[in-house]
Amino acid sequence: MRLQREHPWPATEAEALAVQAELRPLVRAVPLPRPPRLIAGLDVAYVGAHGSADDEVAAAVVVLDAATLEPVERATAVGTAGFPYVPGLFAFRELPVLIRALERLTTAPDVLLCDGQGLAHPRRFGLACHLGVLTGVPTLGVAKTPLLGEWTEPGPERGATADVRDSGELVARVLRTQTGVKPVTVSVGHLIDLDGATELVLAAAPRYRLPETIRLADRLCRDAVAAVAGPA
DNA sequence: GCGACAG
DNA sequence: ATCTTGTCGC
Repeated sequence: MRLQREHPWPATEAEALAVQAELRPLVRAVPLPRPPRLIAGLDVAYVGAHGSADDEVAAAVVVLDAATLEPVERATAVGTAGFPYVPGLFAFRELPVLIRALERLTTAPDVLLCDGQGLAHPRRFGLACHLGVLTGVPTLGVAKTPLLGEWTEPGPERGATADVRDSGELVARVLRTQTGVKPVTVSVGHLIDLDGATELVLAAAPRYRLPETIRLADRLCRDAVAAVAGPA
């Protein structure tokens, strides 16, 4: 798949903030146009985890049949982060290599499940929003740990949720995907609404805490890192 | 000012 | 994110 929008890549934090401010107004939290048939999970693994701009990274995308959760296509890409780890500017680190992996896909996923936040972000423009705007494809964020907001503990059962608010604004939902596990944080990326995003994540996580999309993408990019680091 | 801070 | 052994539980 190809990008809908060109993107000059920032070299400094100030430039990155300007990019976010420019693209932020384009985000649309609206219901999915139709039930998704293909869903994709994306993830990035690091070779040495330093948090610096020259970290080597590997990205993976796995496309699944939404009904069976069976993988139908996968793609990877390796490269350099190109930006230091700064909470709130996380996307500038992972998006370049993720986009290169997406460009190697021959199928067109209906939704992209991102590892991280969407609107649950200090400037309401997390990685999932950013990728949605650049691709024009519906996106949502699934985060293992929250970045901000207040909420009450959801019930103990699978499917229990609680709204996450930041300064009174509804920015995400915590969702318990399995009975007895720590909830994940789900937020809108682009072209989907919070109800739809929550429903989709729950359906994609029938057995484990994280959706199958993320689990498979995680494994794939770790394998890619291993292949780069030590084929021995 | 201090601490916290997606991956 | 990544560095890492054993251990509790289904």
